[in-house]
Order: sequence, then C-alpha cells, then structure tokens
Amino acid sequence: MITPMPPYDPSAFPPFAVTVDLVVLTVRRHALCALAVRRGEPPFQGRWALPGGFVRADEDLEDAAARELTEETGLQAQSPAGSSPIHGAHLEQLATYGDPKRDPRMRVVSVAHLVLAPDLPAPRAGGDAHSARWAPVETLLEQDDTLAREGELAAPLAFDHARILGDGVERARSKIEYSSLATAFCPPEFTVGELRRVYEAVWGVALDPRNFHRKVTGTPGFLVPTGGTTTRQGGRPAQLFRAGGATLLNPPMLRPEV
Amino acid sequence: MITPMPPYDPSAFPPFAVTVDLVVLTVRRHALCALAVRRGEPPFQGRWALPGGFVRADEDLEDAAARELTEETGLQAQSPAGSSPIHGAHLEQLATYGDPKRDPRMRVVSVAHLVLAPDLPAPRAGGDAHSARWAPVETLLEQDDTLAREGELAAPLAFDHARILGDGVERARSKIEYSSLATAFCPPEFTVGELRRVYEAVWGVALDPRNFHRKVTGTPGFLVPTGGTTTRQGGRPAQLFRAGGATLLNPPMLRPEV
DNA sequence: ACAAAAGTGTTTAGTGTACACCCATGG
DNA sequence: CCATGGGTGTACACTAAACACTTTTGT
Repeated sequence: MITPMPPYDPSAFPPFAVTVDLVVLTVRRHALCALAVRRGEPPFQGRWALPGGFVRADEDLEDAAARELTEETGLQAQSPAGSSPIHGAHLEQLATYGDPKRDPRMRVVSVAHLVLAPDLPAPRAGGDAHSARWAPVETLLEQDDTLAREGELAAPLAFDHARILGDGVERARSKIEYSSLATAFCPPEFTVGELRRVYEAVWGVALDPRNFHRKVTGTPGFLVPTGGTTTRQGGRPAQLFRAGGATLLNPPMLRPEV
Repeated sequence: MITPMPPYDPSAFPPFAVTVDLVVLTVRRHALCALAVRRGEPPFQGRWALPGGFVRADEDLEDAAARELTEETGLQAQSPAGSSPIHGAHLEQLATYGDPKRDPRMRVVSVAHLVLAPDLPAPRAGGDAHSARWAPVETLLEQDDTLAREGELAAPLAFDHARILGDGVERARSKIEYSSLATAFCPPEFTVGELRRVYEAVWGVALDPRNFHRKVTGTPGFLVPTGGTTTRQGGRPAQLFRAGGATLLNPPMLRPEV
C-alpha cells in the first residue's frame, strides 16, 4: 500500500551522522592544488583524505564548513551573504554523499563544500603542517588508477574522497566559465596576467594573452583598476585590479575545445 | 587548540534525521508546475509541502529519492547511470538544507532532489489525488509575499520548501540552457514546437519559432527524427523526434536578455 | 478561402579567434 | 640591446537575431 505523505514519526527515524567535507582548491606554481590531510586513525589510517568533521548539534551546514575551514587553514570563509572584513575564501555547498557503505563503521552522510582560496604560504599558516599539505589534483586523483606507485601519496584518497574531489574540480572548472569566481584564486590585487594563469591552471590549457586581456577588461563590472602597477611578473609593468561587483560573466569565458 | 583532523569518535556524534525532498517539475498548459502534497499532521498541518520522506537505514540518497518519486507519482526515475526500460523522469541531486531550526521538532537534514517529468494525467495516476496536486510554480512561490490571499493555496509552503522549490526552478532554468534536459519534459516522441513551448514555459519568454527550429535541428546529437509526423498541434504536420544521445548543448541555447 | 503551425532563406550585427605589431621594464 | 611580459589593432569566420516567404494541414 502506498502512502502519499508517509507518517512522519520523529521518534522513529534511522540515526545518521552528518559531516562536512571540504574540497579546498588553490593555484600554486601554475597547478591546481587541493588541501589534503593525513588520517591518524583507522579506517584508512595513514592515508590522505579531505579535511572535514562532524556537524555540531546546533550548527548550520555552512557554518560547520566555515569552522572546519578556519581550523584547517586559518582562512575566513566569504559566503555570498557574509561580508568578512578580511580577504576571505569563496565557500559554497558542493553535493552530498550518502552511500550506506561509504564509511565502514556507521551510516555517515557527508555534505561536501567547495572552497576556492588564493595561494597560501602553507596549510594552517604555521600549524600542523606535517599532517596537512597542498597537492596537485592530478596527483591526488590519478592514484585511483590500478597502478600503485611509491611515495607518500601512493595510496588513493580515503573513503569516497576521490570522487568528491573530482566533483569539486569539475564544478570549479565549469563555474569559472560563466562567473567571476576565478578572482577567488587571486590575492586582493592582481594583474590580468595573473588572472589568466589561474584560468590556464584550472583548465590545463593555454590561452591567448591578448584576447584574454580584451575579454576580461571589456566585461563591465568584472575588474576594477586600482591605479597601481606591478612588475612582479617581469616585463612591462602591469595594471593592478580588484574583483568588481559582477558575479556572472555574460558572455561567458570560453574554454578551448577539448 | 586546533586539531587538523578532529578525533573521529563514531559513538559520540550528534544524531540527525536525514530526509529527501523532491522538486518535481513538469510543464502543463504552457506553465511550469511543481508537485505539492498537503500535510496531514502538524507541524504545518493542512499546508502544502514538497513530497519527501525519511531515508531508510540502508538506502542510498538517490534510491530514497527514486522511491519517494515512485510512491508519489508512479514515475520511474531515469538516473544518469540507470537505464530503465520504460520512459522515466530525470532525477538529480539538488542541494542539502540543514538549518538547525528548519524543522521545529528535531534536527532534520534534507537532501533535496530535482525531478523533471513529462506532463502526467494526474498525480499518483489515480491514487490519492486529493492530497497531491500540480500547481504553477509562481502560485506556490508568490505565497511568500506578505500579501496573504484566499483560496486553498493561500498559505506559503511548509518548512523551507519555498526556498528549495525556488532553487530547483532556478537550476532547471539554467540547466536547459546548456544541456538537452528540456527533452525530459517531453513525451518519448515530440515535435520541435512542443520542445519550444517547454523552453517558453520554463523561461517565461517567447522564442522565435524559426530560429529555434534551426538551432535545435542543427545541433548534432540533440534530436533524432523518428520519421513520423503529427498534427496534434494543428497546422502543417510536424516531424516527430526523440531525444538524441547528446547531453550537453554547445553552443548553448541562449535565454533572451532579462 | 482562410487560419494556423511548420519549415527555409537572407540580411545584418555582433563576437570569438588568430596574429601582426607596439610598449615599458629589467638585466 | 635584448628578453619578457603587457597591451592594441585588424582581418576573418562564425553565430544569433530579425523577418520575408513558402509549405501543409484542418475547418
């Protein structure tokens, strides 16, 4: 017999644990990197995993993600609604993973979040760097291939974190096409060339510097010049920009054909 | 003191209830409609809500959503991986809502899913139609305005379901731009005009029939002609098509400027 | 004959792409 | 002076938008 609105008995629900996992992405040395932490206990002891933790009893999901982010990196989240005074990282919900067997011990539903951050000196800014590191996403993902190799990253990521990381990378790759999110990878002031290198690292392609320059400077609200210049990249001094108010890019930045 | 990987104590986690809620969209009489059910018990007794229910102890999230969908509508879900023999509805995860106060009784985290279905004769195909109905999304959403009005839909949706519905509608509106998902609103065989009316209903705009025709028939893999024709829309007989294998539209269908 | 919806052709404006070329600095 | 990256100009291909026009049915 089918019940359109099933009886809603709050005292007889299956118990779940709810966690947040973080896909924290940045661009370092012209490569897209993700934050990984080493697990100190079973299961998957010694393996690398995405940072994360339990959602507290009276905590919103996004608050839990922001708290874990601060604990791991010292970064403040910059949610759409929030307006942190300090330069923060972009934080958004990614997807939720609830396979009954994803954690061998118990039923855990994980709400994954995506964080885009500018390049940081080191994880946790001087904290427990021994158990947290940036690694290129290909390094973290290619471990899923059958070829096991030597080195400290030889094993695939714990749990279903390779899938979560892959989904997060895919989201970032597509989202910088039609939004101004790529600026979240840059410091507060940046040049057009630095922004272009972000696109090149995230997409893994080479872009024409001249057309890119015309495109981003010609999109109203994307970039606002600060008046300053820099020569930190060598060559002719480049104008410095801040991210403008526009969040959507129309027309979008086109990713070269695969 | 800060712990990079917090102690993971599976026996001491806050208990959560996990539910799935469904945003089931269809196009009826040239309007985008969503499935709503009437609540039979407190809280929000008598108010309209999105269909949904608890995730079972050993059930994956997507399986739970597909089960609820079948219970409410008789539809089979057509997940990306699955390959149901009968014509099914598109099902994908939408987002997860976990505000600690979203359910007044207990901590409930709801994983919302989005379903796109062809027009159906009636909810539950002859079942409990008295407690389930299709309603235009504007009707369901405009209730959130302060102006309360008479009629059976006078009250806003229960819980945070108005926000969930709004997010689902927004996802559908943007996703038919760059994917072939609009065909999920159509029966197995359909005409170009019927597909165009789907776009017009979802976006709430008028499209040029001639340019639309050229666009969709000129995109390889989007539509495959079945050879048949129909005059069910009046006028000159129109070719019938099935959805092709392509899932991404490149270049995308452009939504007229707002 | 007329209305209605399906299709096709053509013109125009705008955008992406490729690439020649110049600019301003450090070494 | 040369290498390096920043920035502008321009020609060409492609696309979308607007709309005149023809086709094929039902009434």
